[in-house]
Amino acid sequence: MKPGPDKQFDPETALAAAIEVFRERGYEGASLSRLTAEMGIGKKSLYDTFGNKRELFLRAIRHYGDQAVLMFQGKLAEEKSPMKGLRALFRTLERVSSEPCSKGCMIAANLGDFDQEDKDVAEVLAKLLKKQEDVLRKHLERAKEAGELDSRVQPRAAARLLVSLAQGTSLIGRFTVGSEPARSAYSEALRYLQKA
Amino acid sequence: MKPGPDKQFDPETALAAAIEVFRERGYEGASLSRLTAEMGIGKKSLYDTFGNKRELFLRAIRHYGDQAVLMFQGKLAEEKSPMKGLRALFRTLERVSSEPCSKGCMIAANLGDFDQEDKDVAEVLAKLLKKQEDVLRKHLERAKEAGELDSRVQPRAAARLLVSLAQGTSLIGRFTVGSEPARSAYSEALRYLQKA
DNA sequence: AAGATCTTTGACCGAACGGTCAAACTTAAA
DNA sequence: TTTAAGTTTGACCGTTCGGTCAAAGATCTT
Repeated sequence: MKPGPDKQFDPETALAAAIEVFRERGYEGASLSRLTAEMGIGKKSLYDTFGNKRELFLRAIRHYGDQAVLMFQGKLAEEKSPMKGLRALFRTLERVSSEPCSKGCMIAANLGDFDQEDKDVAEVLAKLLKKQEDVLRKHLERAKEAGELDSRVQPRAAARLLVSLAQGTSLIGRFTVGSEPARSAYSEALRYLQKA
Repeated sequence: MKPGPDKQFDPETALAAAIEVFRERGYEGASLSRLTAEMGIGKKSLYDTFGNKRELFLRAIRHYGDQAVLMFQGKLAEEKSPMKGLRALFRTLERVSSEPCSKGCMIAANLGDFDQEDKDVAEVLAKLLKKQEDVLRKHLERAKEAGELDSRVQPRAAARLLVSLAQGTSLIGRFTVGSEPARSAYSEALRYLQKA
């Protein structure tokens, strides 16, 4: 019914490699030759499997974004106390933003290469950022109900602030040496959210 | 002593046009043909005046960054009260991040296209971000002395948070429609800084 | 008007880009 | 073992990239 050999590579693994390239160099800086080299496949395989560079990017960022949201939820729920969950998430974000020679978040690294005119990409990016915002907002609402949050904090606004903060630290981390800048920004954020 | 015609274009004007292109498309997306078209000059003029694409970019981002720091200082000092100055700055940042089809901050738009390995660019970007941080930190210290700041706020950490926030909102603004997201993030930031 | 000096134009360069395709290869069914 | 379906390889496509240069044009001095 279906003769012929199987693929010699694992599409998931190849996609993961592509994500790394897009994260490090951004969409425009990720050339096909670099992509194929890092993914360990030929051009034809790439085009047969993923369509073209743009579609590969869309698959990559969707995959990465979904993973990121899952990571958010996982870290936030890691501990019983909502504020401890937030601390856990911040610690992770801090690490992503300041690992030695870290390239940070793949979303952040690619925001500068697109705009609204690129409807497909714009829609995906907007949806991913919105999802992160929603996850954070809901968590902050829970924290508020649990009485752990400073009562003046507005969950929706704070969630938006945090999403922007995460994108910002991730990009700035590319050019700072130590982990201090990211750490202090997140510790200040945590302090401000906490009940007095 | 020096015969021959003067330049037919104003280098400052041309540089301003280049800044717009880099801001909209990022370094990799800003092709020479687009640059020369927007700057209204030929390739030879560009290379005679600015060296090459990379040097043009360095001039552009230095110019833009210095302007940005001056704008920070101007807005912050616009009003007597430190907190009102901060509100004025936030209003401007909010506008930059959310004007219809705004391309946001030129620094933000280009962070994803570089990393530490690009020593020249990395140094310039790091210095510019540091300057913004310092301006904000000093202002927050003044606000604290004036008794307008929540006493728990740590000026250095808060300044770092704000710089990251500004970069983040500027990039996210490329993909959000209204001005609400940026507005609420900044209003939350302002509220958190204010004395209870 | 002539000549010197500068600028601009536009053709041109090799390299790299994203993308295609025929041919060789690998496998499974018959 | 043949054959049909699928995969991989690598050469190749036209375009655009960043960058150069000779020739033409413009302006000032003499």
